[in-house]
Amino acid sequence: MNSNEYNNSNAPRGRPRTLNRDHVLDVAMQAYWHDGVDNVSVNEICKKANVAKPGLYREFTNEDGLMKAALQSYQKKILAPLFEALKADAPFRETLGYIVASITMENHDEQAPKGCLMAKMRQSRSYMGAGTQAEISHIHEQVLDALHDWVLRSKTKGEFTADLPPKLAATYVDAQMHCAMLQLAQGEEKQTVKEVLTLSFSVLL
Amino acid sequence: MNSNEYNNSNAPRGRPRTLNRDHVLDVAMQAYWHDGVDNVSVNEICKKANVAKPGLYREFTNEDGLMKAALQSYQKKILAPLFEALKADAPFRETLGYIVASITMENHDEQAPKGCLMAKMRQSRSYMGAGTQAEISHIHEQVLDALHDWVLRSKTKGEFTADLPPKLAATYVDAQMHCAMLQLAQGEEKQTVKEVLTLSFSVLL
DNA sequence: TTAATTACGTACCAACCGGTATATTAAGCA
DNA sequence: TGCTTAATATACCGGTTGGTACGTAATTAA
Repeated sequence: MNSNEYNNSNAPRGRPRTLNRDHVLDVAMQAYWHDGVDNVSVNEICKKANVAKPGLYREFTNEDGLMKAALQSYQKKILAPLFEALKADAPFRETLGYIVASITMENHDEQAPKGCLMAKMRQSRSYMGAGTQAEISHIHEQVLDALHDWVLRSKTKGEFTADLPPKLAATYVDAQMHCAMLQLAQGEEKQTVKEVLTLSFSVLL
Repeated sequence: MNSNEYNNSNAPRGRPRTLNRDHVLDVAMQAYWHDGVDNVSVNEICKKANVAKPGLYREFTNEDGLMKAALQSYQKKILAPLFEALKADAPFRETLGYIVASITMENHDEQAPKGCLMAKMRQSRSYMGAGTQAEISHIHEQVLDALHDWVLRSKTKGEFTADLPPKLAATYVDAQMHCAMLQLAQGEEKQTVKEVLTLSFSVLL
């Protein structure tokens, strides 16, 4: 029996939907990431995703909803490895090295957009919708918390020896990562960004 | 004799202009600085400066010309003290302290926009007109050159002792300044920015 | 078969964008 | 007093924006 040919009572009533939410989110995320949030319109996303505008608005309510969903999608698909690395109990220097490497994209595919969508959105968050702003703040707090935990654990393990308040250390690493990703987005050379980032991290060692 | 009541041969022929170029530039610079370049339209600048659109276009050719001129105005009025400080032969640590203080606006008036127009423009330069892009690159090069010279002079004076290539040191300071100004523009606390910036500069001492 | 329900896409909306055609106004020159 | 020159402001241009009204298509339930 083909499960598509009959319905077990909980089938939806009206016309079945054809809009592929994940596809739209993927297109939106890539567009925002590659072209910059300010330079992508809902119209363009509709064209690229090959969906009609009212369908997109039915799914995401408005532009703010679409942006927020795209950012959440970015966190799940792109930012996840960073959180994993911070949670893993690798040696402090090793994790620090992983951060530098992953930001300067030594292991990323070359066709991925430069920089980081989250960093770009953070930079212009005050001009975005309320939902997107809240999501940006939420993710940022998660990053800061993860960094803080990581520093604390490294300190108890005796791997973090610098005489710094853990909160400042977390803020510092966050700022340097953010800075590096913006430099990359801006077109700076990977090698230069790596040197600057490594130098800035040297105060932690 | 009132010099406004007659003309000494080199007087202009047609209707005398009433458009105040400096006033328009001042309004444009403040608007771009305060609201972000992407969030200010030519129409808005016209309203704020109380000039008609064709007059503005006659003076600045197009939006790109206005932006470029506003950025040049910013350099003259706001960025000049930084260049002066780098040219002056104050002790290295003193100049470094001045940079931190001026970025975190310890001596600026509180009503000035947060962050730095040049930093904001640099961050989104790829989406601006050709003239503005060129001007951004030009000013950026001037900053890097001034930093490079400063580092070289400090090294010969024996005040800069860190084992770093001067070019990397200049790039590093530029990156950290840029980063700090973006953080401020983004709404970060002055105190936090100052701590991060001071920490990042500690590798130079 | 018919009614109810739901998603679909065309075609539209007002507002705003960067930019300009044009008639008018204000000056010097003869 | 015209005539020329040039700066002015109104009113408009085509295009794009975020967002939607509405007629139609596709499904389930009766």
